[in-house]
Amino acid sequence: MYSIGDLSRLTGVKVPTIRYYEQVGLISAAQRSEGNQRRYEKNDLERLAFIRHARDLGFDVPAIRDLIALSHHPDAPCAGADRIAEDHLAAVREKIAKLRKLERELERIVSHCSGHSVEDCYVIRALSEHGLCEAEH
Amino acid sequence: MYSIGDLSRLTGVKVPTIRYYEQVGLISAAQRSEGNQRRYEKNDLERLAFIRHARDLGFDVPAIRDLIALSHHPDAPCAGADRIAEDHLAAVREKIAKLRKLERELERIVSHCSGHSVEDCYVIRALSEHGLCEAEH
DNA sequence: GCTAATCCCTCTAGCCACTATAGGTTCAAG
DNA sequence: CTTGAACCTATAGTGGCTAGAGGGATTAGC
Repeated sequence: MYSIGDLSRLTGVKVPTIRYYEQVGLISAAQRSEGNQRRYEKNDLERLAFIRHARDLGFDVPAIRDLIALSHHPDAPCAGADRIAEDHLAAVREKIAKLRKLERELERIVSHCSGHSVEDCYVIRALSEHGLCEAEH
Repeated sequence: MYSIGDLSRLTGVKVPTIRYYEQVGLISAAQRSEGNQRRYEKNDLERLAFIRHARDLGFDVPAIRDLIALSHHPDAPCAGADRIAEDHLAAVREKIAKLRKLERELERIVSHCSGHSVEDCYVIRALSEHGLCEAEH
């Protein structure tokens, strides 16, 4: 039997976050001690570690809910889980692409600034005059 | 004199967003018509375009406030604006680095999945057993 | 001058995944 | 038995908007 604090230390998930996961239904309501404190068992620990892991990989709460549901049906085809992971991967790649565009534009702006007064600062000018931009955004 | 809708069309910033910018102090409270509707002039238009542009580049509201303040002192040294842009560029690069790690890990998980039943699905297994991970996360 | 359509106003609540705070209760060690 | 840490619930806040309700203003056409 673990207290919520034990679970927190063992998984690296903060105590309020564990309660939050219970609230949004990622973990089921824990058993309680006589004094109404949460008491967990090993399978709760595993489930929380699973969630933590999925969150670290950037899956959102609905996706994790789906992954948990799938993991409870070991005989079901794997395509569902695969699909979720692939969709997420695609989203991550899109974010990277957008950030890279931003990076290039910012590099250009910063590198053009010759470092005198604000009057001819390229950073400020680039923001004021859209014509100085390389790409659409 | 522009109405808030005119300003919205001209800058591509949605009407509620313009009001939000006023609320958080990015633009000063506009003049009002007799019937209490906002009326803008050309310099308001320029300022909003500046803000839009900075948002597109991912600057957050406090950074934009600082950039606007700087842009009002044309004789001040440019270092402040430069600094803001460089800090932001660094933050963007960090985000990219994190997302790339994620991308690699997800690629590895997805590609290992041979596509049978959930029981031996690599996606689910990778989430359950941290030992299957390549990197720390 | 009237009417209808469109625009505009304020205020409040919702999004996501937490995090923080307040005010109170329980537990475990000494 | 006392103390202090850990626990409980409930509510509000984070950022940068967005959506909706319930009204008032403006404007184009007749």
